[in-house]
Amino acid sequence: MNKETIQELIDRYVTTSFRVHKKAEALVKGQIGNELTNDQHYILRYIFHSGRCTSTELADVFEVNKSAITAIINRMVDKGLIERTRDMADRRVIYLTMTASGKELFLEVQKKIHLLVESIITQFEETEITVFINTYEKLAQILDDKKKEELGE
Amino acid sequence: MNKETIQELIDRYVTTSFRVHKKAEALVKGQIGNELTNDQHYILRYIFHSGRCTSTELADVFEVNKSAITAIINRMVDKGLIERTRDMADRRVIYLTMTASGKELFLEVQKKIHLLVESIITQFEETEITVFINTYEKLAQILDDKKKEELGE
DNA sequence: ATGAATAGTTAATGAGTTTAACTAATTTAA
DNA sequence: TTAAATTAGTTAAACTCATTAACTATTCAT
Repeated sequence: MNKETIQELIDRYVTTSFRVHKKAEALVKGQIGNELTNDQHYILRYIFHSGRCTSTELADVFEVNKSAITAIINRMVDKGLIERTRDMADRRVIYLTMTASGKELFLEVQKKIHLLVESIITQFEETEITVFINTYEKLAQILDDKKKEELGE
Repeated sequence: MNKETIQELIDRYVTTSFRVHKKAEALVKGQIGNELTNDQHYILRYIFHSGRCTSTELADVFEVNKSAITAIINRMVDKGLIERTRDMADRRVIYLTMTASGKELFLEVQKKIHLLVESIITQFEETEITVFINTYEKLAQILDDKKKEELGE
């Protein structure tokens, strides 16, 4: 790739990822904003898929300090969405799980988000969206590696 | 597209966009975190490309209320990065422009971010990244339309 | 058994957000 | 042409999320 092409691609990427992210988060918020913040939704989503998790794990996935997670989880425990349970084998560890009402709320919210995303991705040809997501996943993997490499230095 | 394919694509998209965004923002922050927040960087970037702008315009682009912009701009004016100047024709309007030191800082930061993004996108074939960004831009346009359509209702 | 490492919390501080009420200026329409 | 509505921006209070640094409690390692 020549230098100008690269510069142009960088600018288009930075501009577009900003545009997409802002609009997408705003649309999601429009769907779920009264019940959950976007971060809280992603935390429920993570726990839903993993069954249970720890603060350290969330801090790692969300790229923030553990104390930021403590604060978010406190709010969600106060709202009755999440429960903390100590590991009996290693008493330093606290598992986070969804309560029944947490799961119920998540499923509601999930439905709304799926409808939203569906109304968008069905505007593409299946091939185009598949190719897009494949590259997107490759990008996610490269960023993961980049992060690891940075820590290694 | 059949229902299962759609469901799978939605899940992959939601998961991947979350992963990419978190990692990317963390990497950018690692480059510029001591000088600017990510939002402040994007505001400088926007003004750099537009020459000057207003709070209302930024609120629209950033998908937040005008008072959120006021707060950010106040901090940046305090840091000497941005200046406010009243429009003489319509005295309600206040233009936001970069100071010399704002521009200097932006260019520094811009350089770091370009190196970062370059190190990532050069790991793809030119065709793949071009196709990807084309679809990404199409997605941005669809989200814009979606937003307008929502306001129209 | 003690010193280091790990998991999580607390407290202080700062950035960004929303809502609602406000000022000031401009546009509109009766 | 003036009164009402709209537009641009700010202020204040309250909330969420973030960071750093210091802390508790537990487990691991030698």
